[in-house]
Amino acid sequence: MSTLLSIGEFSRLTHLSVKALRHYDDVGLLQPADVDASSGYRRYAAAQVPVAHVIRRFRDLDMPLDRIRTVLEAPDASARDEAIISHLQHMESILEETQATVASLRALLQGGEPTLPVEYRSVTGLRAIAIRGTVEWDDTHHWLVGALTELYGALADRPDARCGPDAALYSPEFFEAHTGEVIAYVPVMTDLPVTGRAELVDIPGADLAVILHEGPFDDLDKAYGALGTFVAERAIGADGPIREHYLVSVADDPADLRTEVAWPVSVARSNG
Amino acid sequence: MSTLLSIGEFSRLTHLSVKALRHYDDVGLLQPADVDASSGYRRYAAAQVPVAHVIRRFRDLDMPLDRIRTVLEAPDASARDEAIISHLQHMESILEETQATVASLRALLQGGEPTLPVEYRSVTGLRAIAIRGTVEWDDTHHWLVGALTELYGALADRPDARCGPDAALYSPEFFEAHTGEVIAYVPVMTDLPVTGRAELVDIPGADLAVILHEGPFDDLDKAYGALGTFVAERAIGADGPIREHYLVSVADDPADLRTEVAWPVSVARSNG
DNA sequence: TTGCTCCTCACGTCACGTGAGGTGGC
DNA sequence: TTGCTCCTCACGTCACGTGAGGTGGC
Repeated sequence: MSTLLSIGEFSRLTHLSVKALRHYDDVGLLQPADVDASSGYRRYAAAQVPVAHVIRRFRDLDMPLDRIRTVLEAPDASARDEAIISHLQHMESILEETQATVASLRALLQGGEPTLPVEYRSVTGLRAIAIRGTVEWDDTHHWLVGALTELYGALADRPDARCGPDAALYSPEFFEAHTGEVIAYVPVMTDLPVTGRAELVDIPGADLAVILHEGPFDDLDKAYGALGTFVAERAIGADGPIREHYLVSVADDPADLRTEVAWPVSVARSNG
Repeated sequence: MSTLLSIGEFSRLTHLSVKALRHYDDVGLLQPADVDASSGYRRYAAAQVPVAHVIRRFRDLDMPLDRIRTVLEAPDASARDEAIISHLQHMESILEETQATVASLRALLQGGEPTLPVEYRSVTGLRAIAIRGTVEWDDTHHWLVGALTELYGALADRPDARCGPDAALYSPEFFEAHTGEVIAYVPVMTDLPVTGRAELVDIPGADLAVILHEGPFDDLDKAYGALGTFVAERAIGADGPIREHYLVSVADDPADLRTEVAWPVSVARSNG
């Protein structure tokens, strides 16, 4: 003999709007305990109030409805907790990024940031162990950490094989469509046995214009702006992917990162 | 003789997608320095790169495009700074709310929270100074602080006139549509001169079921759930707005708040 | 000349909000 | 019986993303 509540009453008890409640019914996130067959009136059980409260908090945290449903449908408490903890960690990283963005914005608006120096560099072809993939913009850091970690596995037996810093190639589509091919690689002196996603590749030689960026990746656009403007003003741009060299591991504290951005250019050899 | 960049180049220098850049052109947020009359090709000036970087950061902070345009079009630096600072303060309050929500979610999921006691109370009609308005859900706290502050002004000359805590009435539509009538009021012993939005009103007497909520307003839904369930189970609900009594000023630290939620009920007088 | 870049519609996405127009319950 | 609550479409919003189908520049 559970107490049934109209949608309006349930709205007042849960602080969810009537429109939101109907939407949650439509998508199967929170279905009323009973629906009158003839009138279509929704009737909610008083016992559904706590679930609604949880949904409201997840929405306040911007969790998508699909993921909330997954969390609520988790078969056991541990699976549910895992999903929740994973989202909370996500939120915490968002908070950190927000604070970094605010600081970066202030710096930009105050102006007076020195222009970073650009260096020309000719690099020869390289042999490397690599993982390639089609990567979504917002997922890049996560993907990169995963790919490089997997490559470290192939290097575990041969620590001396490495002959350069972690690096990656980024296709034009990656920047222009915010999804595109990325190749994470570690240069090696000699071929190694590889498993999983790893493969052996040749990284072609190139003439590059290079700039060094220190700090978090969110600010990398500053380096790209300075470097790309430099290249465009001199009309020396050449085809080919943009390279990034991670002089400090991408898994380190963002504030400590040191990243080279390398832009393919065509320059007379005599200038190099 | 400024350097002009194609939309693809500009995308790589700014880390904004081509689709986003076209959208910003369409809505007039960031228009290319030049558009080819015959082909429609967009050409961006290298000097537009810093503006694009600023836009990207504001978008990372979820600032709406309209507001970004307002900020960028601000006639003088001080107006611009004011708009920026106001948004940064908004962001900071969002951060605080997020952390509070995470804590509240954890508490909800761990369960075991004691049910708050419900008290019956019969109140007589009151005279009050009040401000009424149609309020949007997300704007409620801001509106309430503003309205009560304005009412304090009318009380400034007659500090003894007050005869009860700050309070407000909330219409059903306010909960169900997340926008609706709210009346903020302060009970007074005698009529006072009022100006601006303030007016003198009669708050009718009523039989109420009352619950005390301690802590931030984001958690008020817990009190509403407990109180509304109590009322529904006994089928004693009556028409009329829901009242909140602010025993601690709404402008205080959220953690210190003490708020009574009062639900209109119909009970035999003999039960009171 | 090829193909790569760029173009403009038109429609989709997500989580609802906004009416319109109509029926049911106390 | 009134009017208040609830119902279901259908479409709008915001900031783009996703193709389709087609043209222009090196």
